[in-house]
Amino acid sequence: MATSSRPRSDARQRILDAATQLFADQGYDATSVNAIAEAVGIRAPSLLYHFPSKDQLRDAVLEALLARWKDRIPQLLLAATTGRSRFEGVVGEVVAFFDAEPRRARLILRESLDRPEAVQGLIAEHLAPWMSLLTEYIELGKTEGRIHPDLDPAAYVSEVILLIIGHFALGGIASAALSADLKARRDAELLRLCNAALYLPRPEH
Amino acid sequence: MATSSRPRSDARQRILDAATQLFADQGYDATSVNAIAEAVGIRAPSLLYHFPSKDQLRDAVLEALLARWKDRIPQLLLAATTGRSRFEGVVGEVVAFFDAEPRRARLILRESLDRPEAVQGLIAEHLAPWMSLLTEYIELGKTEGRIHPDLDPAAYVSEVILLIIGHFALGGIASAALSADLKARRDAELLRLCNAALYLPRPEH
DNA sequence: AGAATTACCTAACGACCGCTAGACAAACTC
DNA sequence: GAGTTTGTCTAGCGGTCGTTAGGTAATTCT
Repeated sequence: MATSSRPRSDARQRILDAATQLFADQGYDATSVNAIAEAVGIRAPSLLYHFPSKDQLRDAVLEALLARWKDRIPQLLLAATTGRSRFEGVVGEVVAFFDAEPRRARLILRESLDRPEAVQGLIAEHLAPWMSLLTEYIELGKTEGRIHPDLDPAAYVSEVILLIIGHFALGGIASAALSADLKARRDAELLRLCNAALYLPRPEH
Repeated sequence: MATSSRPRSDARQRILDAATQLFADQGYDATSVNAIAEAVGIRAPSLLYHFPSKDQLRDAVLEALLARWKDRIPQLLLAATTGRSRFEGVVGEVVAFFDAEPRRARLILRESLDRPEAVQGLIAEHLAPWMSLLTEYIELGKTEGRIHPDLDPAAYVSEVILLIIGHFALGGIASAALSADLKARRDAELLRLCNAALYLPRPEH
């Protein structure tokens, strides 16, 4: 039969994917283990063979989502040469990450509301290191006069991340208020806003 | 004994208050009717005497939260004389609204994730009118050269609202990344960011 | 004073929840 | 080829959920 013959448990990954989708769309409490199992094509007890409990599945989903950045960002920071391209590279990558799959933004938002401590812990583990790299670069830019002198780097970074996540998580709602070209206009304004609040106007060029 | 003797159903309001708190803190699905009733000091079936179902209680909670703005904002726009104070008055009021009770921001965020259509509808009903007033003022400021020429007013307003809600809903998480003075620094940076992205640098003064 | 209304109660129903126990088949190991 | 491991299944347990039915005081209306 079409049962266990996959390359060493791809079931686990399929469960993670389905759970990510459902948790993001409906929330943890509104999603039953049964619903996730059904999406994968198995029964609920079979799912619980791969993950000992619904709560630990939740942990695994969140962990898997944030773990991507642990490697990606440092790699991105090293690749960029100039400070400006360094910062814009990271912002672009973050934007692309959520733009490609807005459910990621919704999941993070939901988890941040449901269990702030857990999210906080994972942020400290995965994201804090390169966030301080970013603030250091911003601090440097301030001394060079390229950046608004009264800007608070750490606070700015956290606000921008918050804005990006909200932008993609709730894009549908905000777009409804606009008349046309909804998404493109909002995307452009997001980037413009972040840049205008960061850099001083170019002297000329 | 101390049963029905209140000034014509203050129970309804107490239920709304308790539900607002619990929905904001734990989410709709994680909050049982029983828990809300307990917070009010009655039994679950008694609660359902005032609201025909848990779902309609949810509607009432969201409606009550957004309805405040229907009257408040126009009044605010009329009170302010200059364009700049008009805009800053509204932003200040929105900030104060969520700062006074961050649960409001969390509730709106949760509802926006759970049922975007419902939120969208209420925004269209309660907020859209004065949001277009704001964009008109911004458009005017652009022709006068006070505002970034490449700014998209409607998109800017929606991004700023998103940012403010996220700021207060998830303030605790973001603050943990900062070292000290957490809240004050983030609050200041929020306002600076919004202003710097809106107004062109003052010519001098 | 009697009737109607309001606001609460207890009891309980059916549905669903997360999870466990235990059986069974396919696949690997030796 | 026997034994072990892996991954699935069915059956079911204890608990909670939202909601209904029906009863009962206190208040208000006539």
